[in-house]
Formats: sequence, structure tokens, C-alpha cells
Amino acid sequence: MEFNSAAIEKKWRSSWDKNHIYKVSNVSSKPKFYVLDMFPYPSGAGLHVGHPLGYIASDIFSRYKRMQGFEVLHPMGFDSFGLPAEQYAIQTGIHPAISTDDNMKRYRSQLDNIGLSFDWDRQVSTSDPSFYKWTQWIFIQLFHHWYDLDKSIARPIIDLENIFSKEGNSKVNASHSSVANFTALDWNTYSQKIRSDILMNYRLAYRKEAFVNWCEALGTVLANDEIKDGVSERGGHPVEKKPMTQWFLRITAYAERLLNDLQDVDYTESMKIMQSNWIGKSIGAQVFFNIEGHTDQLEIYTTRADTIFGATFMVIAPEHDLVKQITIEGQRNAIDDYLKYVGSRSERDRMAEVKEVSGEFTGAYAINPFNNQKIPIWIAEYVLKDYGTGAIMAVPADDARDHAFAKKFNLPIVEIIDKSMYAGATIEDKLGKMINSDFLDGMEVLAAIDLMNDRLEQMSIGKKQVNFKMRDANYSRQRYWGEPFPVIYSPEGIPETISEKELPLLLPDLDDFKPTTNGKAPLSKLQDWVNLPDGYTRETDTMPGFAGSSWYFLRYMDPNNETEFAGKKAIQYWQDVDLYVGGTEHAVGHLLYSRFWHKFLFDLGYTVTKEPYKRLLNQGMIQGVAEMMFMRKEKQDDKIVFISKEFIKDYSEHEYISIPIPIKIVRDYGTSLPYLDKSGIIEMFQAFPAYVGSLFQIGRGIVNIDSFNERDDKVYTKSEISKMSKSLYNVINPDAVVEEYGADCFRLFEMFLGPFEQSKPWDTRSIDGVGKFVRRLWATFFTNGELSVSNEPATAEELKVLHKGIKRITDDIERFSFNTCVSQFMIILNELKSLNCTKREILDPLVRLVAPFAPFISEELWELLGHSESIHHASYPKAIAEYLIESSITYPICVNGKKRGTSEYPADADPKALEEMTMQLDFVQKWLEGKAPKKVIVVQGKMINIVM
RNA sequence: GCCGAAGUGGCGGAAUUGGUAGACGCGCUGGACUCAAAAUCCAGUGUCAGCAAUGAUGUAGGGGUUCGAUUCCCCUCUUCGGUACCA
Repeated sequence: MEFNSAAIEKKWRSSWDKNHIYKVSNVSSKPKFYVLDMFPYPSGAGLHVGHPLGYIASDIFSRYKRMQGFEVLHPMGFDSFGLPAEQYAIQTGIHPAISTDDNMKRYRSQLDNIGLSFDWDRQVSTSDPSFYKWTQWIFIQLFHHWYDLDKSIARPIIDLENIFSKEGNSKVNASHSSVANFTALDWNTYSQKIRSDILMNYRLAYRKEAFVNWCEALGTVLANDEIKDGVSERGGHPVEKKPMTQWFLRITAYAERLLNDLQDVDYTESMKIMQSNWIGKSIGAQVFFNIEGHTDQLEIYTTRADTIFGATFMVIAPEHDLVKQITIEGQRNAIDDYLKYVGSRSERDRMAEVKEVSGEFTGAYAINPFNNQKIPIWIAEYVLKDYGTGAIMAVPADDARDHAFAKKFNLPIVEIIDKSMYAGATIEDKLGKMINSDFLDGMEVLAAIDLMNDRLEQMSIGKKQVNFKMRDANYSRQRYWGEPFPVIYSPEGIPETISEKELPLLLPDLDDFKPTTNGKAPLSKLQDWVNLPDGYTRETDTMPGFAGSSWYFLRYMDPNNETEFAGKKAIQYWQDVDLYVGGTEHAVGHLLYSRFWHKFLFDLGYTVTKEPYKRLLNQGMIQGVAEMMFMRKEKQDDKIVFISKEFIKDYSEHEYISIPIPIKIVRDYGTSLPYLDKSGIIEMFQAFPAYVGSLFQIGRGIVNIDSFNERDDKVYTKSEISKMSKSLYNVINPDAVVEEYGADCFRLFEMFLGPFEQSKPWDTRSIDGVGKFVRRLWATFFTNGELSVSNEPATAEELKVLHKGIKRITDDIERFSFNTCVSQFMIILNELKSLNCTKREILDPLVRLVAPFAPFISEELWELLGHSESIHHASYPKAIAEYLIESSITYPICVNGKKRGTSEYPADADPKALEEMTMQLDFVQKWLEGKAPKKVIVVQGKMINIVM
């Protein structure tokens, strides 16, 4: 029988589909196992060969676990709200709902093509009203809760109102925005509007005015992790800071738990470090300084209270509230000029000139509470409004940035730490002895910090404080294609959530998706929808991309539930995700948000585990080879003629090159840098007028093109390993590979490419080897075209090959080393081939061993072996220990790195002989003297006993 | 700058806990089959010397611990990823 992968795939795809073979039950006596993939955004470009890497790996693991007798939840869905569909709609007028629906269908068929064992009955998509109903519902819960720092739990906002009406807010230890103290009496006289404003400072979903990342081109606010290199991640548009009233989620309330609970989860160490850096906990103190001639105090934050005697100036952020009040008349113009300068700078400018120091003196002075010295107060860009208190005491002797500032503006530098006894200690190391510091003199830095913190509290001019780098998450987008907020505003401007019965609040239809010019969301155009009876109006912003993805993994547990986001029983059974597979690019964004939401729902009693994901694995990226061309210009007299502004980039001291742009060539996957003919090159480059008439360098050698005159401008090409992206013309569609080589081969090959967690370029040069393996596996079952599997009992040697293979492959699956699994399959097959083994006793378990990796061919072979049940419900083979033991082992003895002979030794030595290890020195000595040992005992490659 | 990961043949990569470095695959060389090609099969393949047996050398570079180091420690270099004035 000929091996025909296409026919086999077609046959089993429809059979599996018809029999719902991957349907998962919520009522099972089996132990559960939840394997989750990060669901994709269904982009117009479709899947490329990089996406399935993680899906195939998780699929192998799911199939493996299923065959081991677990009830395996392995679902897939779509993160279907988002900017690209909206951009596409603006360009084409096609409704995002329609284009995303098309894309999802395309993704689904591409995924099915690879033979992934998803339970499609559980598919979710975040833009589906039955899904976003619950995204809105969770938002309502967040709005109605506050975070009690004493009890470390989210509590209903009603509790807080009760506390306020009985004792005011001074005793409440809550995660909150800045708010003045008030008494119970005050509270009870406050109007509804004032109460609402106060409660806003405590809610976990709240509104505030803040400087946000505004992207004019996209007409929306972006989160920090949606910005790359000062421009928007999507589209690369410039981003500026702008004050706006926005919705926020108080993720900072959970900062401590998000940090601590990292201890309990199985993520890679680098992933944990990335998350803790992002959370950025620092322990320090806030200190109040009196300001000369003012009643207001200046509140600063420092981790180094010990350095106060070296504080020769203060710096506050340009946006700081005190700037206007304290600036003296003589400095007003200078300060205004500086503020104007700061305001004019985009994010990109700021990032480009980090090393440049700038600032201005306010003319005001703070008073050092310990020696009453006057300390000038400056404003400068390098102090950030949003971190700490937005103000610092500058210690130029012990802080690099303060030092640079002092140098530039000629401010005094007072040495306060003697590091002479610590060679090589840097400014950042908390090492040395205090000097010039009054009562701290002679103390070690760490002790001085402690003493100072205590002293500040005794004198009531400061207190210990913990700060986090992480900011609250901006939750508003001025876009159309997202979840509408379930929020309305009273005529007085008090926000209220709509009743849960009204959910889902459907996203209304719209014809024109363009953002408005006044910063309002597209939904504001729908006056009928916005305006409600009695002067009420609707919120017109929508939720950001991370809203739906923050909880989707819970919906898979019970996707069709209409009364709850997931039923209690379903959550009780599935609990949490046992294995989460996805890319590192979500290390801080999605993973932190979803951990936060999960913890919030845990506090409310809806989820049963502290953490959503037990184990997290990150796949490497599959990169593409991008063929780029760029132009090079010698730097002449600093006068550079730009071809086009965007294309030029400073490359080095001596030359400028244009930003490489992709060569548009349609080429088959797998071919390496093509040797193009001249006419092809000319055609390509003529697409870019700037490049006509230039010298080209193609691949390794310079190609002079006769028809081109050499000029000062030179065009080169190079191939670059980079992301697979539509804009680079290097996207490879898995469908094409499946069509040529078959799905099983594609799956095996993706795994064989290299270690799962490593990034690697797509290179099909070695795919033939895997293809050969698949054909050889098939051929093992046939002789002269006839199925021939013998029922004879297998020999010990054959069993040993099989069971050693089972052992190694099982171990490798557990540690996610799939590339070595594929190698092991090839080894087993080679060895069976050389033993000429075609016995059922060997081949039956072999097929089951291969099944998770190559589901189609193994299902077909399984049927040929006479089984009526699907192989994917068969049991996974177990290695039998007695076949794993070596009867003897050949082992060379090395002395001083020199091989001294090879011998065969019994492997059944008593492990107790390990005590004899100390004999080894003795042994080597004698060997060197020319006396050979009688016997050397080696177990598992370790020499454990020597008999002389 | 800071944090993290990595560096092994012509290439992708193995070596699970310190124990024969280069498994497995690609590529290459030779052979079988064929009129021929493809496919398939067999053999060889780190480098240097040698007809060969064999010897020397070898895991980015330098040093250390060890009977023994790709693996552990210190220094240097390179590449990739994350981050960006966080007080």
C-alpha cells in the first residue's frame, strides 16, 4: 500500500470531526489536566509557521496526557477585539465583525489542517456578546470593590461607605489614590457627587485624570506596553503625553501578592525576574521638608534616607503641583520657558536624549530638618511625576543622575560616604562608612539607613514606605472595536454601572469607524445611543485589548453558561491551568493582568486557586529571513542629502544608511537568498525611485549592473533574520508546507527544528529527513506492498530497543524536549530496521508512542493493526524496567585525561560500594605505576568500585 | 547603562546529576540498483599528521577546582532578548 498523507489526513480529519473525538466532559471521574495555549488575535495575514510551534507542542502534551488517562481540557479561541480590525475597517469600510469572522474561519481551518486536538465546542471569542457580557460583569465587580491592605483582600464598596459614615477615612488602610482626610461628620454632610468622587479614589476600577500616552494618528490612548521605542507598537505612530480623564484598574493594590505568589508557580526564572522587575518593589521612606516662606511641605521619596546630609538640592517633576506656588517672581519666566520646552517634547525625543540633562531653578528653598540648611528646589525632566512623590532630594555625591545635574548647573557636591575600604564598590552598592553626616558619622550605610528611618518617624517628619514601579492600568480606549463600558453618567456627572440584568451591553453598529478629532471615541457619534432619559449619558470609551484576554481561560471551563461566567462545579473540577504555553512577549502585560483578575475573582470566591497558571512555558520565535535593501552614504561635511526622511538612520560615526526596506519578492518557502537575475533586480529597485541608477551588492559579491551608473549613493542588499511579518514579505503559510509534506511531517519538523524555548529561523533544508522518517515508519508495516506484521513474540533485544525508547521519550516529553523525542523515534526505527523487526508486540506500542506527535499516520496504522477504537483513546505505553538494565557496560578508563584502555564490566554492582569511592585516588596512583586493576565496577557510567 | 539567556563540526542541534564530546538529522564523498535520472539502500564524514593501525588536538578566549569539565567557579569578548532617568 502506498503512503498517501493527503488521503489519510482527509479521512481522519472528517472522522474525528464527525465522532467528536476530542470532546471534553466537565463530569469525569478521571483526574483533570488543563493545557492552555495563548489564543491568537485573528489577523488578516493568517497563521504563519511560527504560530503553530506552541500549538503543536501543547497538542503533543495534551495527547500524551489524554493517553495516560487524564481528562484533558485543551481549548482554543480568539482574541478578536482589537485595533487592526478597526484600522482595516477605516480603510475598507468592512465592518470589523465581518472581517474578524472571516479571519477566525481561516485560522480555524489552518489549525485543523495541522491536526490539533482542540475541543472546538468550547471555542470562545472575546468579541462575542455572550463572552464580553462577562468581561463587562467583571468590570462591574471591580467598580464595586476596594482593596483592604490590612486584610489583603478585595471588599465590597458598601463596607467602605459604612466605615466612612462611622469613622471617616483616617483609619482606613486601603489601596487608594491621593485623598484628603475627612471625619464621619464630614462624610455625612457630603453631597452624592462629592461622595462619589471620594469613593473613586478607592474603587478597583476608577476614573482619574492622568497623563496618558496619546497617539494622535490612532486617535486613542495606549498602555505602556503598547508603546515600543516611543512610538505605537501598531503602526509606529508618534505618542505624546496628554492629560485626560480615563478609566483605570487598580492593579497596584495587588502588587505585593503578584510579587510574592511568584514563589508558588512554575515559571522560568527569567520570566519571574521580568515580572518582579516590572512590579519593581522598593523599600524606602517619605520625608517632609519645610519650604522657606510657605506653609506647604515638600514630600519626597528616597531609599537612602542616610544620605540626607549630602542633599545639596531638591528636584521636583515639572508637572508637580507645587511648581506654580513656590516659583519666585524672578524665576517665573525661566520656569515657564522650561515647562513649555518639556511640553513640546514627544516621548521619542525624551528617549533619544536620556543623557542630556535639563532643568530650572524655582528660586525656592527647602530646609534640611537636621541642620536647618537651605536647599534650593529645582525642577527637572528626570524626576517623574508618577513615581514615588514626584520629588526627590538630590545627593550628587551618591547618585549618578544627581551628579550629572550638579555638574551641569554648578551645584555643590558634598561627599558623605567613604568607600575607600571597599575596592571597586560603585555608587549603587550600599557599602561604605558615613562621613560629613553629623550623628551618622562612622556608621555603615545599611545601619545608617535603618537609624535614619527610625529617626524620621520619631521626629514625625517622615515614615517608611514601600513603592512600586508598576502603575495602575489605563483601561480606556477611544476606539470602536472593543467592549463597551457598562457605565452611565447622571446629569451631575456621577458614574453608575448598569444593572447586571442589562448585560451584555451590546456594541452598537456604526458606519464610520474613524476616530473623532476632539479625542472622543467613535461611539460618541451615536447620539441616540449615548443620550438616555432624565439627562443620563453613556460612557463612549471602550475597553482595551487586554480586557477579554485577562480571564478567557476561565470561560473555557464552562463556555456556554448563560447565568455565570463559569459554573461553580466546572471551576471546582478544572481549578486552574496546569500548563500554559505561549510567547515571552506577554511576560509583563497579559500575564500580570490575568493574574490580577484571577486573584480578584479569588477574593470574591469565584475561583478556587490563588494563581491561574501552575506551569508556564515560553516557546521561542520562529524567525523569517528578510531580504532587505538599503542605501549607504558617506558622511561628508556633515551635509547629508536625505533620500526620504524616514529612511535615514545614523548607523555609525562614519556613515549613514537608510533603514533597510524589504525587497518584494515572491518566493517559495525554503529557498535561501536567491540569486536573482539582473532584470529581476532592476525591476525590484525601480519600485523605489530613490534607488534607480545605483551600485548594488547582492548576497556575497558586488554585482555591477551595466545599465546603472555608479554614483555616490550605493544600494546594498542583505538578508536578515527577523520576525515573520507581512510587511517584510517573509511570511510562510503552514498550509503550503502541509500540502507538500503532510501534516505529520510538518508537526515533527517544527519540533525537530531545535529546543522549544529557543528562537530559530525557519529553514526547511532539513525537512526531508523528517519526511523520510514518516515514510520509513509506514514502510516498516509493509513488505512488497502488503501489510505484514508478525505475531511472533519479540526477542529480548527488540524489547530492549523499544523500552529504552519509551523511557527516553517519556522523560523528554515531561521536560518539553521535543526535538530529542523526534531523534529518539529515528533511532528506534533505525535499530528495529537493523534487527529486521516487524513484530506486533513491538510495533503496536511504537505506534502509540508516536501518536501524540504524528496523529494522522498513527491513527491509520492503528486501524491497520486491527483496532476499532481511535488510537487517541488508547493507552500510552509504559517502559518495563527489566528491559532497561544493561547486562554489562563498556567503559574506558582515563587517567590524567589519557585513555588507558577499554573493558567490559558487570553492571550489577552493589550500590553500597559507593563508600569505596575514596579508593579512586589510590587506584590512579597504582595505575600510573603500571599495575592494572583486576576489576573496575561501573554503574550507569559512574566508576564506583575498583578491585586491584 | 541595568537585568536575563546563550556561544559545541560546513549547517540545525545532542550529551538527563561532572564520566567515551559531536547522538539524530541536513549537507558532502564514495558505492549498490538503473540505459539514465529521481527515489531507496549501504559505507564514510570535527581538525591536523598517516596507506593504515594510530597519535595529537578540539565545546568563544584566558585562568581555576577535580583522577576527570561542554557541564562547577573567576575574568574577558561576542550575539540575542527584556528594560529604560523608578530616586
